[in-house]
Amino acid sequence: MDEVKILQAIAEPTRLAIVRQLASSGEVCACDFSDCCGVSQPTVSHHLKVLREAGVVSCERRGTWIYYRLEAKAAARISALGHLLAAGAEREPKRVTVKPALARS
Amino acid sequence: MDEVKILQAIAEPTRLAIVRQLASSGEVCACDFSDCCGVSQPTVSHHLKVLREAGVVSCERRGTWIYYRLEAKAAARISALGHLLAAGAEREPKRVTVKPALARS
DNA sequence: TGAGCACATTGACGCTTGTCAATATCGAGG
DNA sequence: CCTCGATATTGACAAGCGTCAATGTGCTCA
Repeated sequence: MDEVKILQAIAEPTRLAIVRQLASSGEVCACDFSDCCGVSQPTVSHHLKVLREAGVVSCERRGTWIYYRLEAKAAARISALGHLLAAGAEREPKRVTVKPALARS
Repeated sequence: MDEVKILQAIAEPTRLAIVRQLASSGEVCACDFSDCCGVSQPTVSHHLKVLREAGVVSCERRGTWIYYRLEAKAAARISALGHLLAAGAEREPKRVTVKPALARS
């Protein structure tokens, strides 16, 4: 829900790797993350929990395995923020702020 | 430069507020952040440093004041990541991973 | 040169975070 | 029921982070 929470969730090397793999595969079994990330199984599980609670990923149990995928809503949030920043970076400065203020004294 | 560094820089309430204000104003004097963020001046200065070192913002001195603006390159990175995630979230699962593996034994 | 403002740096504090070993839970299959 | 493999949880630890008071630096103007 919170935008900062989503960003915090993504702003970590292991978790970003997880999210990237999800983006490219669409769906990934939890057991396949341990290999790609170079951390222990409990650590992967911990990171997946953080991503889940931030609403970045969702999971579905199929037998013994649990499959993760990206949550569209969170992806849309990041995308929107990206647009906002990119637009703001190109903007011609308002230049209102040449400090005409202080004019009081 | 580093993508994670950029995300880490943005993934904090005060710094996200700073970045948002920059996106909407195009250019902001450092002294105008203390008001909007509800933290002390040294704290604002610290956050601006983090954003600077992550390449998210750049600054230019004009007399006594220092003006900050968004760095287009970092904004483009976030935007691209947003696209990537949004595309990955819509993707139809590859379903390659129905665990045909393990087929070894 | 000296006063005053804008901004940065330092040092210290409590809190959060990433990590792993150990252990628990949960489904499937015998 | 019992065992086994896949995930999750717990507990503990070091390291990093956000915050502020105090102090330093750099600029302007008189």
